[in-house]
Amino acid sequence: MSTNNPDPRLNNVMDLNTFFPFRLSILEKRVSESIAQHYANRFNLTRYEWRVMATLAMHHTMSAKQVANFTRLDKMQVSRAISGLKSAELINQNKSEQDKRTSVLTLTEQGLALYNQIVPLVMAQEEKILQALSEEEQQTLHKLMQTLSSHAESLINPE
Amino acid sequence: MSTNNPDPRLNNVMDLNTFFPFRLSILEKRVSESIAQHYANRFNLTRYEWRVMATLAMHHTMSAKQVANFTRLDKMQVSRAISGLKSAELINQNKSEQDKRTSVLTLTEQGLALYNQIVPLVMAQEEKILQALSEEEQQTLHKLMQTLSSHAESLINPE
DNA sequence: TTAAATTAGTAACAAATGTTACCAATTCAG
DNA sequence: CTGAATTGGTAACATTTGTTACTAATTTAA
Repeated sequence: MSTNNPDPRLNNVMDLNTFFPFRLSILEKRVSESIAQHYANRFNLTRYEWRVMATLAMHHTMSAKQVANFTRLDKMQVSRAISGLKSAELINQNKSEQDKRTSVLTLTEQGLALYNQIVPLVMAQEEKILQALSEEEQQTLHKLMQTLSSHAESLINPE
Repeated sequence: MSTNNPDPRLNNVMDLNTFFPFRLSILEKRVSESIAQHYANRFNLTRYEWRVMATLAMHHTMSAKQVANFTRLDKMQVSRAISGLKSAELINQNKSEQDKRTSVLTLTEQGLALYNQIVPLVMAQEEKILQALSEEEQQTLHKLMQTLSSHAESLINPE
């Protein structure tokens, strides 16, 4: 499936297959899909719920706002993830004493147990994916992505 | 915003920031957002509509099925993009003579004109993003992504 | 202080997306 | 041939996601 037979009325045709954003989006879709297999259907978690759990494990307690900043999700997405996780009794949400607008989120024992169950699965899958590359290539990729990511950030959000 | 203060009940905490799928998803979001700025609000196109247009420009005529295969969108997403593009009079849809189930899609003159207007904008933005990397680094990145992408594909869809 | 402005979070609505099931056309198997 | 199975495409419904606007709490500044 290549770029044969472009519209004859055109002189300059963009090749989607080599267009960086397109290739990136396909890669991202594949990777996230193959990771999500390990928690989505199996444990009935959405991507965002999983991210929130992983964030709380890393930080022990956090407000919804802090979770949003950390995960780069918008506050409504976080709010929904929280309500899903609460009704599955995977996290607790309490009001902060200091600032009663903000909440204090923590994993429940069940949440923690589930987290411990999922982590090795997704880490193994990550490794499986990255096995296509040598250690050195992985490092290189990491570095290139980092550079690109902060550059792209600054393009969107110039300060 | 680092991995300080993990949940004390845990001994092994996964660091989201270095988790490849997470980093990839953030990069993808930034890149696609910064590209979409150039057609989304400005010309009222969705991402999928834009992809369908770009695909038709590359291939002149195609059925919806072929578009779906090429763009990796599912057939309903394509069907909706088509109906959006038709009502904006950017593409034509006719029944195929050979197989009356399939449709023959082409860009209208207007669609073509819009395509010509958008292409330089998104190409320029792509370049702007990639400027963070040297030519050589871009090549490397391209190659690594390619390797990873086909490997990930084969993990999802083993044959 | 105290009233205007800002903030964290969510409810309620709007829009987009996924899913199921269907129709019409085509192909396949006997 | 002819009826069962498959295919391309979409309508109609269900679910998810984005958006707006609100509440309660806090901060700011006069």
